Amino acid sequence: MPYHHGNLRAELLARAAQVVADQGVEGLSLRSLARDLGVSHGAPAKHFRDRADLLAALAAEGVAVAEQRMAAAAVEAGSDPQARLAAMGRAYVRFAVDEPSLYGTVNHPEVCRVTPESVTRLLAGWIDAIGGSAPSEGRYETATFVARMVGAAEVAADPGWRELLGIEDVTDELIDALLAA
Amino acid sequence: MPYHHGNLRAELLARAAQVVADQGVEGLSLRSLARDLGVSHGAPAKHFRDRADLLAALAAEGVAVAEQRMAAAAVEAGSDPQARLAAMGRAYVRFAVDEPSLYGTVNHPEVCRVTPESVTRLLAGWIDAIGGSAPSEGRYETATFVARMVGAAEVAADPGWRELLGIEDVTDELIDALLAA
DNA sequence: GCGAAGAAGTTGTCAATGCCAACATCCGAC
DNA sequence: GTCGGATGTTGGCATTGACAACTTCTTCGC
Repeated sequence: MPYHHGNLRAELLARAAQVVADQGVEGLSLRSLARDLGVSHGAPAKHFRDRADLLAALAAEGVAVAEQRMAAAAVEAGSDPQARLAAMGRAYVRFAVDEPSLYGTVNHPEVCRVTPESVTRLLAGWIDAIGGSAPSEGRYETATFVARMVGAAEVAADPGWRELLGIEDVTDELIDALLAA
Repeated sequence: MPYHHGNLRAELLARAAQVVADQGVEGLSLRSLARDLGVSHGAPAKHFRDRADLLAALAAEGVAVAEQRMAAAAVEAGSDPQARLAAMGRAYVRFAVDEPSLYGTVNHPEVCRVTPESVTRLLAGWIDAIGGSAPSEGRYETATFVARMVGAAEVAADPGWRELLGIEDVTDELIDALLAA
């Protein structure tokens, strides 16, 4: 057993994602994480200042994934601003559905309080897209768009809502319906 | 100093609401609550089985308040089903904005995992309203409606979003824009 | 009145956790 | 080589949730 783990930071994040996936953010503990990886309880501190710092890193991963998906969708959608915007919205909802753990972490109140800039980064992409797209018809255009996005993702990502609403499998048709203006 | 506090359960809930309001759900601790109220650390256990039980009670309060507001709004809106539904939507968003602490508790992941039925109760009111109102135009009518509601409340209740979107004061006009079909 | 039963509160304890400090080991630059 | 920083370990402390045993008060039947 080598003294240096060699890849601890990455494995901490990976294991943390697993734990969050099936126990939620609240079930995450630095010490149990260390146990899972077979290192001492003080080891994680060398890579993450504290629990909040680890969660922030996990959230940053989530944001990066979301950004990546949205950017890819935008590229694929071509040059029409309206089409790009719609594609980004779909990509965001898909991200929420496909990676509920990451999505849940990014949007977790405990995490948002510490790093509110995460969401800001995501929004920046939308704002850009909106800014370059439609002339503002009402004063609340941006807010309305964001609300649609947030609501669609929240409902589509939550198994409880899905069961309640009878939308077990999230089709493109459903997403479009949720996002439809 | 009387041995029996006399009103401990209610005061625990009240103080808990305060703490949640300015420290979030994560900042809530049974022991500090007991200290705040001048009782021993074991006292809360006589009224709430554990921390989750207290949070569930707090969430139940929140759901009750929301239901009450929505019901009142529905009554005031008269008999037209469409108008009643719209009024309930507005009332829900107003609830989220006026009582961010209760709203946040009801929708907190930690709480939702334990008592998913809270949201179900709220939805029941909407479903009723919807069921009695419009003929279904698409297969996802209910889901779309719920997504709008959830998104509007989420955005309107979050100071971070509000600042980002430049919608500091939540007017009726804004709410209608967020909910507009 | 009174005595028992139960509700409400207290005290003590235990394991888990987050965080910190002191120490050990390994690696790379010079 | 050796020295310093990065990485890991160990020990310790305070806080917390949960539990058990005990005390005090209230209530209700008689």
